[in-house]
Amino acid sequence: MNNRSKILEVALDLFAMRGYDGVGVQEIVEGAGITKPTLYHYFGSKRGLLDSLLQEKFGLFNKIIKKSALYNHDLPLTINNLVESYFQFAKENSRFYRMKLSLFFAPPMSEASKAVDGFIKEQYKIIESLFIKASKDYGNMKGRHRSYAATLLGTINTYIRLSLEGEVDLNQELVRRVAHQFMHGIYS
Amino acid sequence: MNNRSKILEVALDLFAMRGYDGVGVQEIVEGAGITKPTLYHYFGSKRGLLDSLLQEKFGLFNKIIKKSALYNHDLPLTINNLVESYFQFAKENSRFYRMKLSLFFAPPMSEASKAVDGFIKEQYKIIESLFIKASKDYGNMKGRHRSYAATLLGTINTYIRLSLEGEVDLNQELVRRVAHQFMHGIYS
DNA sequence: GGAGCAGTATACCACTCGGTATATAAGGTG
DNA sequence: CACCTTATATACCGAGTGGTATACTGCTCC
Repeated sequence: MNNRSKILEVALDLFAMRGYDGVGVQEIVEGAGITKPTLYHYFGSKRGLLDSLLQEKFGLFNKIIKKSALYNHDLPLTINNLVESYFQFAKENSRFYRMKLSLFFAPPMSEASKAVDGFIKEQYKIIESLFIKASKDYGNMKGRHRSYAATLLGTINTYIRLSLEGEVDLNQELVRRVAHQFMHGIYS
Repeated sequence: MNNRSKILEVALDLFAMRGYDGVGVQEIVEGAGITKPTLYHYFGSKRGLLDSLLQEKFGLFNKIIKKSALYNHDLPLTINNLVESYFQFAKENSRFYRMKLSLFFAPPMSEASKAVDGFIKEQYKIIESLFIKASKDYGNMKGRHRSYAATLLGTINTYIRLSLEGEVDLNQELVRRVAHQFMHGIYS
């Protein structure tokens, strides 16, 4: 593995476990077996390193989500696919998802929060646009797209967090349950 | 206000907005209009300051939650009361709840996560014990207490976060909806 | 009135922080 | 070969970190 990838790898590990502010540049370069000028050569700054890390991971992630959220005039099925994609991605990228969760809930003025804000908003837009399209078939959704997107994402994150703690297994049955529970929430 | 309270006040503000790791001791004492030895006189260390802050706030918080979670053989009603208490507390202590959320999702090996861990576990136990008691009346809950507690708390936190972003209002109608949605989740 | 103690400030500590000036080595290109 | 670019290391920077040694003040209690 080249040095750039190695740095990203080590940074993800450390940020996920101890947080962006809790990890120093020195520790990252030691973990990667290189020196600081190498890191600054590739990423320019600590923040630049975080940005590159988020760019690479969210690039793939949001592409997957976008594909799953394509509306096919069957909302329950689309929700099911969406939940499944989230669970699948979280299973395959558990360290990244751990970091994503802590960044999502990071204090609003923290450096880390600013870095992740755009990517999170992108995910919101993807899910919102699903509900906007669906509202042509399902009439009773007026003005609630944002809140639907937020609660769906909230529910998904709750279960992914539980799985990171080893409390649940993100299997097909859970996908079905989460999707069903969410759809029921809309109609109640 | 005495200096001790002033320090706690300023620390809560700063930690909630920029995170424990993102705020230096110097900044806290400047905000409180005192000097470092005063802070170290009262709290011994930066971590001691965080511990005292959490102790004071969670002391009150968990007492309220414990009272609301007393089981009266009517689970839907108890859930309703519990959700209402969380919402009420979050409304009256929005800065603290903002900090609580970021600490709850803080990376597992971070200093802040260690500090909050015990208090969060206490909340979990309160809610778990509610479901354990209820399971004598409602048979189909075997072994799921932990997962019920986690998903209820997860749903509550999702809506409180939305309210902190100004997206929803934590009113009685929302309390009812959240409680209903959760109960439906149990029986599905 | 003197002793002791809580509370506070000045001035400092060693260390770590993010970041950089400079040099060197390797590899491709004219 | 000379030259440029990329990639890397040594050694350093000023500023900020959490934390403290010391001294002074004012209050309480014998």
